[in-house]
Amino acid sequence: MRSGPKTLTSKILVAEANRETVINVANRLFRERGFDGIGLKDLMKGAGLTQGGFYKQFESKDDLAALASRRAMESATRRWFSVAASSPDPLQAVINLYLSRGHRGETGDGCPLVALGSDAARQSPDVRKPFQDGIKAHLQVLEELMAIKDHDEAAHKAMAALSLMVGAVTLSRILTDQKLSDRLLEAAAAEVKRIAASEQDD
Amino acid sequence: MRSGPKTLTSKILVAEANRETVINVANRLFRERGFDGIGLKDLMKGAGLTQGGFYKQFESKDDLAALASRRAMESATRRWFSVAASSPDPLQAVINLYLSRGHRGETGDGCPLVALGSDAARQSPDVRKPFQDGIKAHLQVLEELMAIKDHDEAAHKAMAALSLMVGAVTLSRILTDQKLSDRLLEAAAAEVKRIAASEQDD
DNA sequence: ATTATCTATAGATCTATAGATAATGC
DNA sequence: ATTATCTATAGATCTATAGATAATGC
Repeated sequence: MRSGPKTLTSKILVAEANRETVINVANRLFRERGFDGIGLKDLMKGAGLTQGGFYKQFESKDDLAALASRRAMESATRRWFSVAASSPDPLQAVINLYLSRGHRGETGDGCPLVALGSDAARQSPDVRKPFQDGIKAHLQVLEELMAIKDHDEAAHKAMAALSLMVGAVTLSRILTDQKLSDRLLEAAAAEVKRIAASEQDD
Repeated sequence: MRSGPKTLTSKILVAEANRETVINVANRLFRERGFDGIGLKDLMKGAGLTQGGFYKQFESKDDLAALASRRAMESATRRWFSVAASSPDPLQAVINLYLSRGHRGETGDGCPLVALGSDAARQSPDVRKPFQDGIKAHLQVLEELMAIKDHDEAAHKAMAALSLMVGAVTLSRILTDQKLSDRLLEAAAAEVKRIAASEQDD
């Protein structure tokens, strides 16, 4: 579907690579510092560029926020898929990945819903959309892991499990009392397993 | 413990009232727009003052953020206490308050953990402390509402319940798909009740 | 000739400070 | 005389734009 002339490839390839780099840098820095916590100058510097070129690549900071959020959510979904697919106990594998001290410390590379959840709720629809799509994708992964036949019931369980997981890591990052933070992650892990295992409801 | 001379009372009272107003305005505006989303000029204007007086009242913006966060968390805890105390079904009352469409829409007056959770994780220890204290207070309220004798077990259940509740409202605010957002709140409410009612564990 | 990226800058806003003003209490 | 609050400003940073530069392809 590339409709441009073949003659400009090399230049275009560099430009595309730069654009990718900027999105990837933003992907990390937005999670580390929040959408309002990092300026375009530092974002571009992180990609080895100057701020002047930004608006030839992106419409606005909001545009970049939406692109970076989409990439972050898609990468997070892929990670869930891959750890679940490569383990004999997929739910335990996702729990080990997500409700871990490692994930708690990975602010720049961890789940965007944790790193930017309350920020995301204040953003424009364009930025919230990729988060919503990512939430739906995460729910689908979790739904598969619920030990429940009924589809509606499994969907409900998945929503509760995702809320619990996102909330637990968010709270664990706020707490400076590390023992409490650890116990909270453990309690959440145990409860996610109970939710997934539970049969009866209503 | 007021050690100052009685003679300056009226002036001091006005100053104290202004200080309170600024903290209350900040309390609301930080939740609505995030710590980085509102400047001191607009904060002071919201209290009917000019920005110049700010530093005679507060050490820094961070100082105000800590004070406003403490006030917000304490107010949220009090609300839980009071709805629980005044209802024959305290857990249901807290759930009705928290996992509701009303709370989802109340960004400026709702739970600070939802409005500022991911922001809080990036703040200084001085700002995170009031959040931590508030989390502990919320956990104590929930612990009382768990249908479990064993203290450790009730504490675990409370941590899972709080994580689930905070996560659910956070996700529900991100979602633009209102039907999904509603179902998520309902699923969370049902699961909190199951967590509180569950007997066996481990 | 085209175009990605650069330097430079506009204009607004940010946190923080300095010193003027005005209101109260002696 | 004291002091809360004001106006004014410093100096840094923010998003966004304009026009120069340099590298590639014709």
